Amino acid sequence: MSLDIDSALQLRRNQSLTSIIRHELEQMIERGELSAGERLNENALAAKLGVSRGPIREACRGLEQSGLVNVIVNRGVFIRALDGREAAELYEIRAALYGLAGRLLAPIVTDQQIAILTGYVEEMDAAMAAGDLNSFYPGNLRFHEAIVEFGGNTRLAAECAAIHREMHLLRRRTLDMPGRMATSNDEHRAILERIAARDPIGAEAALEEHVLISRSALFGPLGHYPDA
Amino acid sequence: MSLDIDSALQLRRNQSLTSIIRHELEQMIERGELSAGERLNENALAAKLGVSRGPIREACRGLEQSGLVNVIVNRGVFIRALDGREAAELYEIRAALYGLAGRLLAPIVTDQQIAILTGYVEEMDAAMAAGDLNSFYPGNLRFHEAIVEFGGNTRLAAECAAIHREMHLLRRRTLDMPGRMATSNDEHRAILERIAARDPIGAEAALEEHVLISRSALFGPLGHYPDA
DNA sequence: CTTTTGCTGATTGTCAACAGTTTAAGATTC
DNA sequence: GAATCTTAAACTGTTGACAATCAGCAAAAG
Repeated sequence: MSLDIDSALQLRRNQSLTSIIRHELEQMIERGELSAGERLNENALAAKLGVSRGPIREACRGLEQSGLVNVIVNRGVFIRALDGREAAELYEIRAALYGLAGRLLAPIVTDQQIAILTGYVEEMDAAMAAGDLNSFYPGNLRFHEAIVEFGGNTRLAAECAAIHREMHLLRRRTLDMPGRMATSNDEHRAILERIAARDPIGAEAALEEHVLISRSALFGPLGHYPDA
Repeated sequence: MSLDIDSALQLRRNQSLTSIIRHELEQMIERGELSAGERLNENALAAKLGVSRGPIREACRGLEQSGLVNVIVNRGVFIRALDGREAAELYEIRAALYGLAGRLLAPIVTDQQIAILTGYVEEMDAAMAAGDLNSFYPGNLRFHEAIVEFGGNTRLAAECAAIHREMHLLRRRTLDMPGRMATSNDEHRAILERIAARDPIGAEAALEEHVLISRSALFGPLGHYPDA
């Protein structure tokens, strides 16, 4: 019984209102409840969450630094809108980071980790066969998360997660296109195969290519920036 | 005359106390006036800067998100200390990002940009000949900054700058070792040569190697983590 | 009719005060 | 003398209030 109390206290102990609110706002952005360009009203948010404006302002300063919102002095904080150029830039960085993750993982991957990754790919196969995008997406997410985590560079994992969060500022999602599911999972299989072969260079190349193909699916084959 | 007024207004227009304080704290960390592990006293800082605690707390939440400080609930904000593992992780990421920058720049570099980069290398040569570390360091900084900026990915440039700021949390600096200056500039010359040859792969490799050699100079030839 | 000027309400920036927690020093016990 | 308990000072978390700024609209000037 005291477990609940303890865990609640533990939660309260290293989470201030600020961090709770920041996390809540991050999730609202991830779920698309806050759309790009929208303005956050401090008073309204404070009233809605039952807190004062102080913690909300602090949370917004954190979000600003992680690129999720834009703060304009005396005008407020706005959910950041990624234009085509910024999105393309982010994809380039993401490709390099995932490539690094694959290169790090390949030499040290364990058989158990390979099994886990294989499981994710098979999950995605099943989702694909059922045409179920809603269960494909989380599998896809966990597959990529696992690769960067197994790679052992915890900071890299955090950085990839941050970029992933920022990607939600894009309205169109690559995977929204049903046709992309099949080819995407083919690429996953290729990535997995190179990792299982303990081939750092091959894994790096496969992951970079995978991300850049995603970008192409969004921007067209040239990876060109739609709006300057 | 109105130029001064305009620029002053412009300054005041997009700089709140929070952003000014954050910038000031970043610079204090960069200059080493705040050393790793040290605690920031909100009251003392507020008194010293002549503001209230609100803007200071907001600035600290920004610094927290960019990894420069560590916030512990009810205990305060502490200048973050990079242990060996975290530093090594950061070097790995940095190597990948600079490699990307070089790969991006090589195909599009202009003759004028090559001239600028050459100028930096020659500046560093002069500083080296004079044994003047204090003028070698800024040249080194500008050389790397220029490469990521000329590469055209502004977000990548911002990310590299953020990582560079975070590196100042390390006490020992690679370039502190005088013997490293000469070899370091040899590497710069190799990087420049590959960029001038419009060779993306070569430039990427040269930049990655340069960063990883810096890491070795810090951690020993194996790039191994001194403290777990 | 268009442009400018002057309000009004809403919203943000900043501050000072209060409540709860941590820290550290002093008192007490063994 | 060492360890533990007590207590007060210091500090952080949070709040509500005040000042400054901005957006929108109506009235006046051209």
